[in-house]
Amino acid sequence: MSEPTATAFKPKSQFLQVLQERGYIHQCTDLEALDKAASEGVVTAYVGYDCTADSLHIGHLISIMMLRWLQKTGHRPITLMGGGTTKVGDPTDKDKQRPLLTDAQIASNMASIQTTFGKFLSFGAAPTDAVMVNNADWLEKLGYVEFLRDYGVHFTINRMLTFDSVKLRLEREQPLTFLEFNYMLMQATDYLELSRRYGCVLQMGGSDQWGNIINGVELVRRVDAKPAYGLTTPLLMTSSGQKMGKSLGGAVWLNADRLSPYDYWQVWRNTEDADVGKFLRLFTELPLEECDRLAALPGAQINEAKKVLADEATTLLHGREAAEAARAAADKAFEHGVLSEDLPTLEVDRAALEAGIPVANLVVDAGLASSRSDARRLAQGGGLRVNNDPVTDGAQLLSLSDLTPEGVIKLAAGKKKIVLIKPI
RNA sequence: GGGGGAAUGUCCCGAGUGGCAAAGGGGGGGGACUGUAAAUCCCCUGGCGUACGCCUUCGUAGGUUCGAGUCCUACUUCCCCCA
Repeated sequence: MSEPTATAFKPKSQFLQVLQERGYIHQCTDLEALDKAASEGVVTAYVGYDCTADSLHIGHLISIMMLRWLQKTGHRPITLMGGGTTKVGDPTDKDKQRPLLTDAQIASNMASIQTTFGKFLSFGAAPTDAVMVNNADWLEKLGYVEFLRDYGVHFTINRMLTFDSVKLRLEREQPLTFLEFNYMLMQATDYLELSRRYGCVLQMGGSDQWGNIINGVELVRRVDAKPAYGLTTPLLMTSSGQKMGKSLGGAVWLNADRLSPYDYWQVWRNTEDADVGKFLRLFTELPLEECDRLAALPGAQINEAKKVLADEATTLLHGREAAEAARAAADKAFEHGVLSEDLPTLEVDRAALEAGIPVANLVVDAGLASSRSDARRLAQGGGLRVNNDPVTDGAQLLSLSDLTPEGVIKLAAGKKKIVLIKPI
């Protein structure tokens, strides 16, 4: 088991070439062997996703892009939904045990998440068509004794205690239940199951999943003596050291009903200068030379590169049309100070507005503040604007007379978050 | 099994003599400066109310007290020592 840093190695397979050139590879159990497999035939690889929320977020995107490249270079991607493992909960990076979700919640989350994959991968029955599976299908059938005898024998407590997910919890003196302790075994059996069902030889994931992935690789090798590889991506951090995945007041969701295409576009538009090249390579499919050229634009010109990044990334998720609308709306709002229909909009009852609604209420309803107190503080801090005029009193009433000629009220929290209020 | 310690602002770390909405960080939000960037500086960061104010918070549940994060009892979880 080695952990090469993937810089010296020159892959022959198109798949690994792309991954390496574009910066997707952090660690791999055996790059050379995997490269050989990928150049000799169709490789089946999978990534597992939790069903703890009803939408994936930007942190998942890097692995989705890898699956996309996998498919584009002639291989078969599997998206594994953690219908079974979600019931246990991955202890990685968590201090406290998560509340257990009900079957209904998990099923509904899963259905909602699945729509995202369809945008990046093509599913079907052809050799390189993507496959979607749910690990509840096999995990729930396992009997306890059978599970212990078939899989439990291959794991030592000594080894499990050395994994970061476990070690961290213990070091921080947080409880780790036996239930959660079993998560890594369950994830390992996923790999074995996929190896048997689909001849899957590769599991990919974020670097925090390295320990879990290794377990699966070893299990497949020990039990079935089949080839199994693991590959992880670097943890996404912005150049200034922040976790990528939060921006403009919350998680960056991939489902449009959680985060509008406009806001999604904004997330990319607000990329730090130093990250532009990296993000272009990871989250767009532009040729490398173009990524490098854009990232090298001097001074304020780099903003053009950010727009391209935003266009391309948004197109992949929401389509070209939505991306262009987002760009046009942003262009009007930021560069010409003009309103656009495509800005996020909150519809309110015309009669209620006629009677007058406190700004603070609208700010909360529009999702620009978490509570009325929060909204009031925003106003007091000078961050709240109505139709471009600062409003410092959260109690101020807005009514029909505040409508612009376009028939809306423009509500802005800070310089970047804008919501239109529209009476209906 | 016996003994000693610990759990704090529902993001994290972390002070806290019985009068505390509770120090200080980090993170997050806003403002200034810029290029919708970074760095820097300033402000805010439990909820409700226009407001003197009211309500809810310090592992859980009770108790003592005019008053409890702070004292007592039981329970839960974690750490340490002895067996």
